Order: sequence, then structure tokens, then C-alpha cells
Amino acid sequence: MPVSPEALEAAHLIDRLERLARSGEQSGRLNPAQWDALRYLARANRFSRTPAALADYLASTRGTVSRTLASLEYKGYVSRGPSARDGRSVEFALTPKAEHALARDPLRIVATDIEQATDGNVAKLLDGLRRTLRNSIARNNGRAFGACLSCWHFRVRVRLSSRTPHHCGLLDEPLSEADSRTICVEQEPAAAA
Amino acid sequence: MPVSPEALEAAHLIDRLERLARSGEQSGRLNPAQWDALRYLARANRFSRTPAALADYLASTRGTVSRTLASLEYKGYVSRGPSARDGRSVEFALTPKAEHALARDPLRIVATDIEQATDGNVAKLLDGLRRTLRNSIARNNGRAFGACLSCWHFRVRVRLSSRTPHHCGLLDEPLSEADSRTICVEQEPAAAA
DNA sequence: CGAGATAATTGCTACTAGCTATTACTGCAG
DNA sequence: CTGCAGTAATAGCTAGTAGCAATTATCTCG
Repeated sequence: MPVSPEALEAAHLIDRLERLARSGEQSGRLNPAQWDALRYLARANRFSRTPAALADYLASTRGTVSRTLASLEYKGYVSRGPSARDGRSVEFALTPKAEHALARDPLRIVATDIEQATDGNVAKLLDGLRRTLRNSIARNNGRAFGACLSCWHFRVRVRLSSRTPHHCGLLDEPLSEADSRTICVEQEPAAAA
Repeated sequence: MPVSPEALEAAHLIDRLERLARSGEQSGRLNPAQWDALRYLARANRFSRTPAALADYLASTRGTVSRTLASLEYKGYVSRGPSARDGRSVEFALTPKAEHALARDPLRIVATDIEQATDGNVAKLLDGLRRTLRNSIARNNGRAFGACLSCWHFRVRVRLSSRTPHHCGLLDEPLSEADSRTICVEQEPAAAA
């Protein structure tokens, strides 16, 4: 398959950017996989905070993710609770310590670089990256892991004056405004890409 | 330091893109660090093919890189030779096996995604990424590792009718057209960013 | 020539990932 | 309600990996 030199260079740049960000992650006592887990939990909704979901999201295995979360729990970054939906399952939540760490997430440094590089006009870069990721995911496994807002099962403003005005048609659950921006394992894009 | 949500999302997307590419790398018998080494050697000029240079480029340690290269050598992807410039140093070259592997580099898949996502108009995305990486590198360690073409020491067309018309003022070496596009450890950007 | 710096490698240690059981629970069929 | 195939999570085992520190060979400068 032919690839233009420009596209290839862009791929190289993404690779290098990520590597630089990763080297910043080493400074704490969290490894890259652990950072990824924290970031995921910070954005995932309450139906998607299980080891299995995280494993799917990270394209990793359940055994590995199990240990990652165990390590995070041991260090006090996450807490574990039983799932109300499935007795075999567990659900994780971030602790204040994790919130504090995320406020100093090395990824933020890349974000500031992006902001500077685009003079505050991030939209175009963001759009290109979004489309690219969508393509990549589509070819890899089809798991989108998008936000509820853009999901096929998302019903807008079903209960107008409620704190949870929206609704998930798949899980049959009320959703708040904040919920609608969280990542969900069940997400299926609403419209064709 | 405040960061816009858009910039942060862009950083997240880069992280995820890279992770997907990385999962593709597992399929062969080369790990991510080994892929990075091959990619580097494919683009580095003949003054920059040492373990130390690679370690700087990857922001890794020399010990680690030494093993990475040893493993690649054992598997037949790179060959080792003494350095003409420094008796302590060694220089690595890619074998045909490596060239063959690079033709199937998983990063190319990301590149095709980028190409599709931008409808062939990669320039803008590329520009944003270039600027971002420049910022990131500048803050991290200042090692640019750019191509000779954009180097302070690069002298254009000093020998007009030669196969090596250009010249490196620092190393005092003639450079071919191809040389001028390779990555060099010594590179210092010609103009202020 | 001698001293200090540098290139590369290797021993040691700690960590990490994947594979493969193993345990506990679910949900369906009869 | 009982058994059974399927799934969630985890632990044992193994192989591979990275970083640090020590070692050897070589360079450079006085």
C-alpha cells in the first residue's frame, strides 16, 4: 500500500511526541500503563469502569490490566467496589490522590505544546487527529469507545426538568449532562462516519 | 498551567493513536523499542548511527539501547562495524531483512489513516505536529535531531557538478542530495524557531 | 605521558506482559 | 431448581525489558 512521505512523517511525529510524553511519565512512580488507566477512569462512565472494559480500551489483556489496577490500588490511586450489575465484576473509582496526580498529568505538557504550536487554534489539528483515530480504530477492531453524546443509544432530553434529562436506550439508564460526555464501552457511533 | 480542553483532547488522541500503532508492532517479533531503532537507522546519516546517538534520540539510556541493538543484531536486522572516527564507538547499518521489515512497518498503517483522514491534504496536520514536536523537544532537552537541510552548519551547493554538492561545516564533510535529508545528531536549526 | 572524560557493554535487580489455569458467578435449557 | 456453558477476574509461571552502576577501551587535553 503506497503512503505519501508527508503522511509517513506525520506518523513519525506522532510516535516521537508520544515517546517524549512517555519519558515524562517515568518521573513519578506510575508507569505508562498506569497513567493510561487513570486517564481512562477519569473519563469513563459508571458502566465502563471494569477491568474488562479497560483492557478493551487499551487493547491489552485482562491479566495485565488486572495487575495494573492492583498496583494502582496498592499505591492508593484507585478504590475497588463490587458491581451492582454483575456479581463477578468489580468497579474502580479514582481516589483524591489520583485526581491530584491527574492534575499534573505529563500529557498536559504535550497539550500545552499543542496549544502553543497552533496559536490557540487547535480545532483543525484536533479534527485531523479525530478522523485519523476513527479510521485506525475502525480497521483495528471496531471498538469506538466514544462518548454517550455521539452514541446510537443516546436519547436527548427525555426528562426535561430532571438532573438526568438524557437517557441511554441500551442500558435503560438516566444520564446527566456530565454523563453524556463520558466514555462508554457500549458506545456505537450514531451516524455513519 | 491552564490547558484548553481541545488541546488536552488532542494530546489524548495522539496517545491513543500511538497505542494502536504499538499494538500492531507486537505482531512481529520486534518490540516497540526495536522498531524505533530500525526507523531511526533508516533515516539517520552516517555520523549518527551509534548507540549513544540512538539513546539520545529515543530519550533512553545507553545500556538499554545497547541491548536493543544487540537483540536486533542477533536477529539479523542490523550489522555492526567499527567507527572510523572514534575507536571506542561502533556504527550500525540495516540489513536487507530490516529493509524488508520496514516496508511493512505498522506505522505505515497509521500513515494511511492520516492520509485518508485528511483527504490527501496532510500539510496542515503535518505543520501542526511539527511545531508541536519542536516545542516539546525544546522544553525537554533541546536536542533537535533534525535533517541536515535545516541545519546551521549546512552549506548548499558548494561543489556544483559533484555528486556531493553540499557540505557540512561542522563535520567538514561533503554531503549528497540524499545526505541532506537525513537526520543528524549534530543538527542545529538554522534559523530561530 | 598521565588524568579525566566518554563509548559501549554487562551484571544485577525490579518490573512488566502474556499465557494458562483456576475460582466465582451468570443466565439459559431442561 | 438444577446442571452447564460462558464470562469476569485473578494468580502462577515464564520470558523479556529497563534502569543503575561498574568495567573496559579509547579519546583528548595539558
